[in-house]
Amino acid sequence: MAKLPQEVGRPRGRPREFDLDEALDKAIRVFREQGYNATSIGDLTEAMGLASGSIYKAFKDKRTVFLAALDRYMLLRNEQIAAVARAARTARERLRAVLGFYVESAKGVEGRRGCMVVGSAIELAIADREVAARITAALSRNEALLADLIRQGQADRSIPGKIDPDETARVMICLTQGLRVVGRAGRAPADTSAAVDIAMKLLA
Amino acid sequence: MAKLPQEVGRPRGRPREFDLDEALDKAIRVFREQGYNATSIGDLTEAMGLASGSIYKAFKDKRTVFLAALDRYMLLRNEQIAAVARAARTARERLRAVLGFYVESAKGVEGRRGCMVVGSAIELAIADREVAARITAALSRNEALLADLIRQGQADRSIPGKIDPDETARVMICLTQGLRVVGRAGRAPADTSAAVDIAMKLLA
DNA sequence: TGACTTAGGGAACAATCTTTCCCTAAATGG
DNA sequence: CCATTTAGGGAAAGATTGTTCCCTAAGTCA
Repeated sequence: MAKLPQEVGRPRGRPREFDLDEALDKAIRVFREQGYNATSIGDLTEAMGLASGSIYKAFKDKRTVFLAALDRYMLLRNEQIAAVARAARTARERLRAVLGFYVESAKGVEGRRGCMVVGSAIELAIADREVAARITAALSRNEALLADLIRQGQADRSIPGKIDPDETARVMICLTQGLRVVGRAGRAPADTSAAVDIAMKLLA
Repeated sequence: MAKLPQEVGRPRGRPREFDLDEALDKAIRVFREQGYNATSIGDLTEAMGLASGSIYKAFKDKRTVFLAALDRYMLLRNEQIAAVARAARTARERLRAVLGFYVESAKGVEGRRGCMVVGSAIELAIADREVAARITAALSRNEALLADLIRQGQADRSIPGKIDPDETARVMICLTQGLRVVGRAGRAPADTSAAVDIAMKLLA
C-alpha cells in the first residue's frame, strides 16, 4: 500500500536555525577564493557562521560541502547566463551578450575571486570522479548553449551557414574558461567590447 | 680587494648524488598532476627518489621546491614554443604552429596532466605574491610573443594591418589558457587543425 | 691523517586539520 | 508531560603534514 499523501508538516526534531542556501553561498565565496584543499573546516566555520559540529550535522564531510557548493554555484551561474541571453533579441546579439558577460566576470575583484568550475577542473577533476562528472556536464552544457545560439544565428542569417557550430562552440568555450584563468591573475582584457568584437570574429 | 678569479673546483663537502634538474622534472610531474596543496612531502620523496631530509637539504621548504619546479617548467615550455615558432617560415605560419602546439598540449594524457602555469594561477596566484609575479610575467611574455608574431604578419602583409596586435594577442592568450582548462577535463578539441583554423579567424 | 664541510636518510617533533563525540537545546508525538 | 528526534556547539580524538634533528657517508683542505 502506498502511504497516504501526508501533509508536509515540519520535520521531526529541532528545526535548523540557518538557511542552507545562505550558508552555501558563504562557502562558495571561500571555495572560489581559496580552492578546496586550501580551505580548512575552520575557514568554513568562520565564513558560514557555524560550529564544526553543525557543519557535520548538515553535511557528511568537507567534500560534501564542496559538492553542494559547486552545484549551487553552477545553478546560479546558469541562471545568470540564461537571463543575459534572454535579454538580447537576435541570436547574434545573444552571443555578444553571453561573451560580454564572461569577459565582465573575469575582470576586477570578481575575476580575482575566480570561477568554481575552472578551479574545480584544475584542482580536482583528476582526483575526484564526481567533481569530474560535474565539470564535464557543465562544460558540455555551456558548449551546447553556444552551439545552439550559433545555429539560431545561422537560421536567421546573422551568422554564416558555412561555419561548424559544434567546433566553433568548443573553441569559444576555451575562450571563456581562459578568461577566468587570466582574470584570476588580474590580466583580463580591459576593454570588454573590444575583446568581444575580436571574439565574435570566430563566427565569421 | 676583490677575490682572485678562483678556479671553480668542486664545492666543499660531500658532492650531491643526484641531478637537481632531473629531480625537479619529477617534481614537476607531481605538481602538474596534483597541484601544490594536494602534493605532500611524501609524494615528493617518492617521485623524486629522495628522503625528506635530502629534499630539505637541497631546498628551504616545500614552497621553494614548487617555485624551482615552476621556474623550470616555464623555462622548458618557453624553449619548446620558441622552437615550434622557429620551425615555421612566415609569421602567419608561425602563429598557426604555436596555436597548434597549444591545442596538442591540451589533448590526451598530456592535457590531463595539466599546465603548471594555469594550475598555479588558479591555486596560488591569490595567496602567494611570488607565484603571482611569475604567472603575470609568464602571461605577459606569451602575450608579447603573440603580439610580436602578429606585427610580423602585418609587416609581410599576411595579416590585415587593421587589427590591434595587443588586443588580439590578449584574447588569444585566453584561448590558449582555456585550452589547458578543458584539456584537464578531457574535453580538448579532437581535431587540432580544425580548431586552429577557427582560432586563426581572430586574425581576420 | 685529522679537521672540516656538505649530502643522504629516516626517526622524531610540532603543528594543523578533519572528524567524532557528547552535552545541551528545541522541536514533535502520544 | 515524558519519550523521541534533530540541531548547535565545542572539546577531544585521530590522522596527516611540514619541518627539524641527528647520525652516517663522502668529499676537500692543510
